[in-house]
Amino acid sequence: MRKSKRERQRLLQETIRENPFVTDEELAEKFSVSVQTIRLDRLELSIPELRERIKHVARQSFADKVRALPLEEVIGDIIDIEPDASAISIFDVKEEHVFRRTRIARGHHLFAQANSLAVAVIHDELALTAKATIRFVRQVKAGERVVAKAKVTGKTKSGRTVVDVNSYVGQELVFSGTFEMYRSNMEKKDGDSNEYRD
Amino acid sequence: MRKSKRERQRLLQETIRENPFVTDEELAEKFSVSVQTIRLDRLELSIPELRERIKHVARQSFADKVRALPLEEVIGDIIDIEPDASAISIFDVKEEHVFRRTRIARGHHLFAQANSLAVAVIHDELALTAKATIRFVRQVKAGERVVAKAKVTGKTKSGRTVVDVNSYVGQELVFSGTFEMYRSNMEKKDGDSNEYRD
DNA sequence: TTACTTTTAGTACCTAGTCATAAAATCGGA
DNA sequence: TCCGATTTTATGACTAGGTACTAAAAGTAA
Repeated sequence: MRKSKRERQRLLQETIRENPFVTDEELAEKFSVSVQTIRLDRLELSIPELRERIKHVARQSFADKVRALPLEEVIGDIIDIEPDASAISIFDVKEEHVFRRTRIARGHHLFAQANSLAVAVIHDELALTAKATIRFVRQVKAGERVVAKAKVTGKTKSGRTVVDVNSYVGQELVFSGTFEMYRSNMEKKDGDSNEYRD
Repeated sequence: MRKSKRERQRLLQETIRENPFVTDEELAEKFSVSVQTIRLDRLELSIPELRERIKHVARQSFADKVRALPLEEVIGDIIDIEPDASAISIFDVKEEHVFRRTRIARGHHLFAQANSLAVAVIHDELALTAKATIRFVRQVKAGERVVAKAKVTGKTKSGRTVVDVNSYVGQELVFSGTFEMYRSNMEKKDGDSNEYRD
């Protein structure tokens, strides 16, 4: 059955959002209307043509790619970094990061921000978290901006680097953690458990 | 001065690699040759036309984005649960969960699996992680299946529930953590057959 | 000059559209 | 059921950024 205009336009938006590479012709076939109708729909919904959509997606990703490679894998945006000393990142808590019912941020996102910052601050080819002690000091809600501050504080006797990370919303401490990081270029060679290299 | 054919084609490749959004016309102007010459060059160098280049960039980034979205939600599948006692979940480590270079799983995914299992095992309206001590025992690689086992081990004097989570690949322990969970209804033991907190 | 490479020009055709106009089909209400 | 409005479809002219092909002009080396 052919849907109503409203319903078709709703589905059209959804379809294009899911697959921006779809042509008007394909959409026309999908909704059993003429190509002209699809074009009228796009006009009414202010959806740009295929090529413009593709260009937009490409431009975005190209801009992203220009960002430094190691920083790309960090959760949150690094705004300051002094290798092997300190680093700061910000992470905006959005709806997708919180429990639906309570709107409180899920712990692993705060952990991910802190952990990836601890990885980033270490100026080495390979950095992995060996151990961590973390404390969720207060709940973070959607809409809040979390500023994580990492500081390299020392080394364990086994040669691991210790990084302290404190995360704040405004002046308020919301998360704190101590990370023991394993790194590849340790001056002291220790018979650590099975490390994996490729 | 107009460069030799060889030199022009070398620069052409470089230019397009740096900016795939450049048209033949712009290139012709840049190298002071005709558009036809540029097209001949692309033909000889097997460089696709502008639209194909853009499409390629867009397709790549789109695939990445589709993979990145569920990354935020996937924290393992619960395969067994005994409320307020124990729970088991599995998590398949895929390419999107690992560091590209080393193919070692990023710590926050293992944490997320364990943490969300600790949340799930607590049979209450609200469960939040207050504190956690975790240990990454051995590195997990892409393709491996991580089985997390949570066990409620007791309570702190402040009334928090303590959950121990151990994660395995096969028989081998890869992650272990102790989670101190805050919960809303601490004394109440209602038979509320609630939904899973996502 | 001849022979060859390189460059330029021009044509027809393509896709996936744009914009504008007009006709046909469908729908809701009295 | 007819009327007017909305919605859909058709048509034509035009666009960018090409492909594919043919042909001629310009440059170069012997």
